[in-house]
Amino acid sequence: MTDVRTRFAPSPTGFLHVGGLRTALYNYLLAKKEGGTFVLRIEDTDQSRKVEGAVENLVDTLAWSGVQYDEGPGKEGEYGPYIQSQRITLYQKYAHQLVGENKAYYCFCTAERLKEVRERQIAAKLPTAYDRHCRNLPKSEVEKNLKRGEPHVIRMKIPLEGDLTFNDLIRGDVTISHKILDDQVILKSDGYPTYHLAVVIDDHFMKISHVIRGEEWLSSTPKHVLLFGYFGWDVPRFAHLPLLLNPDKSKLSKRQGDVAVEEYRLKGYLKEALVNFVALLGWNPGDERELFTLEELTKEFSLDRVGSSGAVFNIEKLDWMNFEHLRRKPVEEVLRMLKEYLANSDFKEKPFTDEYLSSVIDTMRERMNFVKDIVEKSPYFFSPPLSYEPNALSKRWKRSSSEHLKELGEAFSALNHPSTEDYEKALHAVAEKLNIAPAELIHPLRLALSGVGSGPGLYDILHVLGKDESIRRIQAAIERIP
RNA sequence: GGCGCCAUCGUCUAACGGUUCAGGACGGAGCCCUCUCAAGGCUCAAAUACGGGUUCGAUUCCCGUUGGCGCUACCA
Repeated sequence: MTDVRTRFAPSPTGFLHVGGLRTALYNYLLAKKEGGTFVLRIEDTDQSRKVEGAVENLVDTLAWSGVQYDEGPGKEGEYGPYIQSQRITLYQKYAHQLVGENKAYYCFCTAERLKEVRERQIAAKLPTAYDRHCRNLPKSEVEKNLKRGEPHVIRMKIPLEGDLTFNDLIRGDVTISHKILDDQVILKSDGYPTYHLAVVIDDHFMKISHVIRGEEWLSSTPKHVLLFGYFGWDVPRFAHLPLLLNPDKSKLSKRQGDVAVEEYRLKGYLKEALVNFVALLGWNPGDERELFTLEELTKEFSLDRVGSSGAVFNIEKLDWMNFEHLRRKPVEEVLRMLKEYLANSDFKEKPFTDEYLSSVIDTMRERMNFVKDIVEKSPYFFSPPLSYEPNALSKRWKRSSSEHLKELGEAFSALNHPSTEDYEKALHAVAEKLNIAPAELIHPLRLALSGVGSGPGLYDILHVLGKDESIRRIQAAIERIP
């Protein structure tokens, strides 16, 4: 078998779509699994849709995700350039070659005429397609129009009879009748190719072995197969991926939530979680494992375990995966992310030691879905409470609490470098002395320390905060709470 | 409208004709643990779209219906 070469070929619309990430991932996974090459190619043949900085953004976001390409913009290989707008003459040459071989033809129809034809077809309830007006134009007329500089496109000739079958690795054989195929424009009047021409030429010259792309391309694949045949080139293998859907099952769109990978990145999702999540949208390992690293995916991936029906992008499961990946991260890495978050927060002026922050991370491990939760769910680790949650106060703070806490504070003062166990022992001793249940101390103390009624274990909070700070907060609470 | 693709719990999915009263996960409900909140453990509710075939036997194969989606541009 020849070398596996796959490609991700997005058009630079300004951001990387999560569906695009999955397509890129599957291409990457197959290439890596087979020891092949993964290519990034930019399909920017539509001049009207140019977006400034879109390529850089795409490359950046892809790099963030960890789905690294071997050849592409900035990583020139043997088969570049990898940006289609830099390959225009290639496409033009082959489009004209096809005209010379009578497999394509010049078309001088105006946009107005095309529109008219279409409207007439719609009115007559006929399928809309080009009426092939220019397909058999006399040579003399073509020459005359060309000489006059009439605007024109090049259309491919579709056989008038018969049908075409191609194999899709995910869907099996797909057959379509030539009759319903349009004489597709392959070279536009501005000299740029359409997708259909460019994709065939590039996949051929870049020696792509597997075309893995979204299902929206399934219908136009017969045209591509025809073109490969016209050029006398081998047809690559195709695998058309099921679409990613909105909760209402329509094609995943911006209207119903975030579709840009960048948005998820900004919201604090881990690349590990996002990659793991999209990998499982349409693929599964065949057993009950769900949590994978990119390396593990590379080992396990196989196209024949890719399903064929669309998958709803379910944020709740993504959140769970983020939690799972986050809790598996080494403290040092979470620490790095936490510091980055703090640097942009209200606490940026406060000097926290790595040791302190690491202990906060340890106590918050099971309680955070995102790194930002460490701060948002437990701000009391970063500054003393300024107020006390009213509900918890009325439920947990008794008339005698001030007196009890005073006693506790004194007991804590006597402690020397206390461990979590030391705090626990001291608290139980005080409870016994006062002849009350430990809970009578625990809840008010939690309020005094954190200002809220829920959070990590009390002794952990004490230990993280340290003796001095804990005592300060106890005193502050006694003064402030009646 | 035409053509194509798809169809298992709310969602992601497993079951490659028969160890299946259809398994797992997310989410939901409940219980346990417990100083609270989580985490964890246990339990529960929840699906083969419908109708025909083929077969000793269909979630699985075939046909039809229905539904969803995609394509139907000088956009990709």
